[in-house]
Amino acid sequence: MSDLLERLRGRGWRMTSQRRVVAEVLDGDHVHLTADEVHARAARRLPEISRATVYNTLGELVSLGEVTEVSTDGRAKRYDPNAHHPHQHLVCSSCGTIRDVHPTGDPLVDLPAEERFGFTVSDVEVTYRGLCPACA
Amino acid sequence: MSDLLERLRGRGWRMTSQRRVVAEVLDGDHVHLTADEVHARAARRLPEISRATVYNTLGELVSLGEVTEVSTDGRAKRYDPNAHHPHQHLVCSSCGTIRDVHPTGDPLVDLPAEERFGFTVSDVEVTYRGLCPACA
DNA sequence: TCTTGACTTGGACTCTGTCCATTGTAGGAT
DNA sequence: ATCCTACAATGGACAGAGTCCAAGTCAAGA
Ligand SMILES: [Mn+2]
Ligand SMILES: [Mn+2]
Ligand SMILES: [Zn+2]
Ligand SMILES: [Zn+2]
Repeated sequence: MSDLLERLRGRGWRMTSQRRVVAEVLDGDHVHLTADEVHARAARRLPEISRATVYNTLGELVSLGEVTEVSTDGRAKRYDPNAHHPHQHLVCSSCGTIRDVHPTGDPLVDLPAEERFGFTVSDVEVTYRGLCPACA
Repeated sequence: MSDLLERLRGRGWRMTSQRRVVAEVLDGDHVHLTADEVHARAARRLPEISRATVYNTLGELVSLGEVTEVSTDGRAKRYDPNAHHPHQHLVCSSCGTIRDVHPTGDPLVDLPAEERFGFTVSDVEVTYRGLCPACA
């Protein structure tokens, strides 16, 4: 994730302690934190960081394509730093755990032309649901 | 949709004017209304119906499997009366229009065992995104 | 070091949804 | 036809997630 900070500097971002700590929190595999979770972890390192700044920074990271928004339930959006490795999600219906998964094939080709209603289809999201080992 | 009312009566539902009008609003193809949209349309026929009743009724219809909840954006959930015909969704990224689509194949088989992390996978949702003809 | 526009802050506000005490009524019993 | 009551409807308070804004702060170039 350290090269994320490099890329952001290269894009003309003013580097602040708030942005740095948000970027640091968003590091690792299978990381899908809500904005409030990001805020809580960021606040452990930088106690006075505001919710507004966390929302602003996450929104900017999404616009830059560095982070992906994931809405697997109807609740808070989650922020996924694994944006440069296309993948799908497997969600436990009981505890909410989210894992990154890589299905075979391209789901786009499963949508025939006569089912496209003239749309220009550019993306597809797949969410698998089930029970994780701990909940089963 | 009229047999929906029959099925509900058969399940012991007390038939009220509020439930009737909510069921009537949820009729047709490619219908994906938010709770507030359902409330607005129901209120055209039954002006004093409350938001709480609409939420209660929609929740009951979902529990009974008569209606499906769809969250295509991070905003309000949408309620889909087409619950007895499994399908996926094609969403316009610009105007939010939603169409029902029927991809070929079973997306479940595209998730290999070694990508299941021991989960018991029971369901899969696919959301295609793109631009509708009007927005393109 | 100075300057300035970009960034941060906290709080008010909106939107979506839930909860609950009170009031109303569908539909079976008489 | 009327009564009874358990189930349903109501509206308002409340909660969670997110946006907006005016005022204050500061990163970084001159
Ligand atoms: Mn992910
Ligand atoms: Mn649908
Ligand atoms: Zn689980
Ligand atoms: Zn459109």
